Amino acid sequence: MKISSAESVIMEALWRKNPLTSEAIIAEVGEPNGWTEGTVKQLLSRLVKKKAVGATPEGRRYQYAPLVARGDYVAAESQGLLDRLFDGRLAPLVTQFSDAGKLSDEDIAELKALVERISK
Amino acid sequence: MKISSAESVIMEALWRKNPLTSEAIIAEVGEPNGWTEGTVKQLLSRLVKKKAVGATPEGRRYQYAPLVARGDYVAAESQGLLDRLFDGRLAPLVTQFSDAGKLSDEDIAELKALVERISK
DNA sequence: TTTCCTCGATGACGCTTGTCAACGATGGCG
DNA sequence: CGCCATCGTTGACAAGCGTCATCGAGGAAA
Repeated sequence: MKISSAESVIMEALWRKNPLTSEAIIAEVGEPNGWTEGTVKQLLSRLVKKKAVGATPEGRRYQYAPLVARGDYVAAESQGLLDRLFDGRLAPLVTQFSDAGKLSDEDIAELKALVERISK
Repeated sequence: MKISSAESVIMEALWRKNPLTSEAIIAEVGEPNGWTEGTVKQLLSRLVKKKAVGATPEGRRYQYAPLVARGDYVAAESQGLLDRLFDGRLAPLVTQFSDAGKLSDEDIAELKALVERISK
C-alpha cells in the first residue's frame, strides 16, 4: 500500500527513533505540523492498517515501530521519480539541478568526490 | 494548482507535441493507458480549469497546449523529492542509487563527464 | 468499588483523484 | 431543411486523503 504525504511525516519520526508510543509521536509531529491528537492517531491507525507500521502491545498502550525500511521507501520514491521524469537515467536529473543553478560549490565538490569513489 | 499523476500523462503528450486536438490526445494516450474517451476528456477539462493547459478555439474544436513548461514541472517535482527525502542535498540521492546498485557503467561515465564539466 | 482519565477504534466530512457516461450545442452532409 | 456525428461540459461515483471529534474499554486513583 502507498504511504501518503501526511503519513510519511509520521514515518519519518519513527525512522528517526523507535519504537515510540502514540503520545511520543504526537509530541514529536503534532505541534510542528499543526495537527491535533486525533489527526495523528488517525494517521497512525491507517499506517498500521497498511502494514507500514507495527504496533506491539506494551501494558496499556502500543509501541509503534516502522515495518518498512526507510531505505526501501526512499529507493522506491526516487526510482519512481527517475522513471517518470528522466527516463530512468540519473545524469539528466543532475543536469536539471545544475541548469537550475541549484548546486552550491559544496554540492559540486561532494558529487565530484562521490563519482570519483564510485567509478573506481 | 497541483498536477495529478493521471493528468501528468496528458501533459507529457502535450509537451512532446503541441498544440493537439482532444482527438489527437485521445489517440496518443487513450489506448496505452486503457482510458476511454470520456476519461481523457475529463482529465483535459481539469487541466484547463487548473490553468496547466490552454485551449484555443479553432473552428469548432480546441487546440490544446501546455501553459506550464515541462522544465518548471520537472524542477518542482525534483526539488520536492530532494527536500522531502534527502535534506535538499543532491549527493545523498546519488549515493542512494549507487548503493542500490542501480547505476550502470554508462550511468557512471555520464555522471563523471557531467561533474567534470560542471565543476569547471 | 466507583469515578475519572487515557488509549485506540471508529465515524464523519469535505476535497481530490481516477474513471466513465450522458447531455446539449453545433457544424456538415444529404 | 433535417439528421447525424462530434465536441466540450457536466454529472456521477467509489476510493483515498487530510482533518478532527466521539465512543467504549480498561487501568489508576480515591
